[in-house]
Amino acid sequence: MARLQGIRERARAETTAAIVAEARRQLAEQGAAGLSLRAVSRELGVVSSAVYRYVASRDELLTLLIIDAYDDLGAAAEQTAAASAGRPAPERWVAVARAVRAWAIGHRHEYALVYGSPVPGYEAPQDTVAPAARVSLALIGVVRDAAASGQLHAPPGDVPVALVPELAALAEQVDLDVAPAVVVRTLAAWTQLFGMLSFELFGQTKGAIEHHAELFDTTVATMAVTIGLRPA
Amino acid sequence: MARLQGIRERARAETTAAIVAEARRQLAEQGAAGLSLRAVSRELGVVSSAVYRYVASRDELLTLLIIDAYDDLGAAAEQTAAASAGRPAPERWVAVARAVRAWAIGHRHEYALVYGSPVPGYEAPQDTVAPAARVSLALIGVVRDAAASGQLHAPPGDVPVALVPELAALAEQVDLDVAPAVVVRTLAAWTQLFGMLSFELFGQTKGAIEHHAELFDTTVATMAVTIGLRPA
DNA sequence: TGTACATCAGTGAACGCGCGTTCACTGATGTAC
DNA sequence: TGTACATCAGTGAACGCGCGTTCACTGATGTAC
Repeated sequence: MARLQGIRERARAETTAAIVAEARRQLAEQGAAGLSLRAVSRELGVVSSAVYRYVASRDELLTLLIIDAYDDLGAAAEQTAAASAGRPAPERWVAVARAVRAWAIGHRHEYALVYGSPVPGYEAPQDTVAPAARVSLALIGVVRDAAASGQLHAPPGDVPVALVPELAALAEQVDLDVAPAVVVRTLAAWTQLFGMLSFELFGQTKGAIEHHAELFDTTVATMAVTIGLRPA
Repeated sequence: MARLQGIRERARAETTAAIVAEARRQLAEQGAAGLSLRAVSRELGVVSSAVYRYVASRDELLTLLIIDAYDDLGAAAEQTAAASAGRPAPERWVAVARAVRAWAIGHRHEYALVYGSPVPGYEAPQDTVAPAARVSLALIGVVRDAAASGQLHAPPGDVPVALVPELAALAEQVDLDVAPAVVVRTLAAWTQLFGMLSFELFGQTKGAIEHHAELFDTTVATMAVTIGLRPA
């Protein structure tokens, strides 16, 4: 009964996992555009229509991959943040940023899938929102901890009044109790981080920059200063 | 003779232009993935093979569009830089950044084409390099002018030694005679700018940020300060 | 415990779609004498 | 200036490809009595 049902359910879960795993492999190899249900089924040694027992459509499979990617990246960032707890704030910021970069470089196509141009005709469902937020929350956590331990020194900021309510709402939403100027700078650092990675990974710096790692480190350290992170 | 040859040549140029124009229209509507030679020929009221008289392949058409996009954006940035010549450096920086944003918003798919995830299987040829550099050079020009007019105050910077030669080479390449720390920060501002735009245009800030324009302006102004731009 | 029945994973064929690219051709347009 | 020839734009048919998705089916596996 429960056990036997369990068997079927487990088989089902395993097959679904195999499908997603194969899809991820193809994504990693050829990018999102090259991902097809037929190719997945082919590789799994199964007729193409069989896949539809497990996945409603190509878009649903894409969604699963997107969630996977966000979760994977989010976990990496969270781990680094946790592992560096207690260390000086700027150091932690750099560490988490590095973890993000390491993940991005190791998962170029996954990175492109979630941070590149949107897949045409695909609308990301709500299920992706929470996983997507994980990296950002890990970064924000570093700022929050810094504020709590006196390692945050708000810069002399003049934020336009029009922005203040929105920034306050945003800060509250992520449980961050800092000056609006710090919120702006954290946002700036956030976009900065991913801007660098996109340029590096999408080839925009080709021919111009060689030592990406070093440049990344310095830039990210500068951003920490700009946010106002300073060791106690 | 020359005139008559000219007639044929002109017809040729016009048809080619019509093809590119129609391709651009389709790009703007559905993005790069939705661009097909067949659709272009259909819209032009011509049999699909006819297009091959003017364009060698789909990839070549893509290249033309990429060059067009870079040139269009580059021209917008250059114009703004030129129009603001003589004004205070931070103001100019913001003005050019705004021009870039305005272009990006008005040309979302073109933006995605050149700054989004690379088109799989497509390798950008050398012809795109120079047009691609135009925006960057316009931004750098503002920094150069600032340096020349005493509006650049290099921040107390500690750039890793390993980076110095590369930064020096890079600066020389774009005829920028400033401290390594300024180069780093200019690069940072550059990636920052496009990072913000990508996040805004690719929907990464959906639900989190409403007042994009205001946030953009403040952030970009902050970046100007970080670079070291200050009115004389 | 053994059997009749229900569930469900996987099959195979098909529909309808659109794409990039090639090739031999026709007929108009420009060219050279 | 008028005519024979060359150039070249556009045609139409075809090749070969792969895709997403549907549907009626078979046969194995689990389930309830």
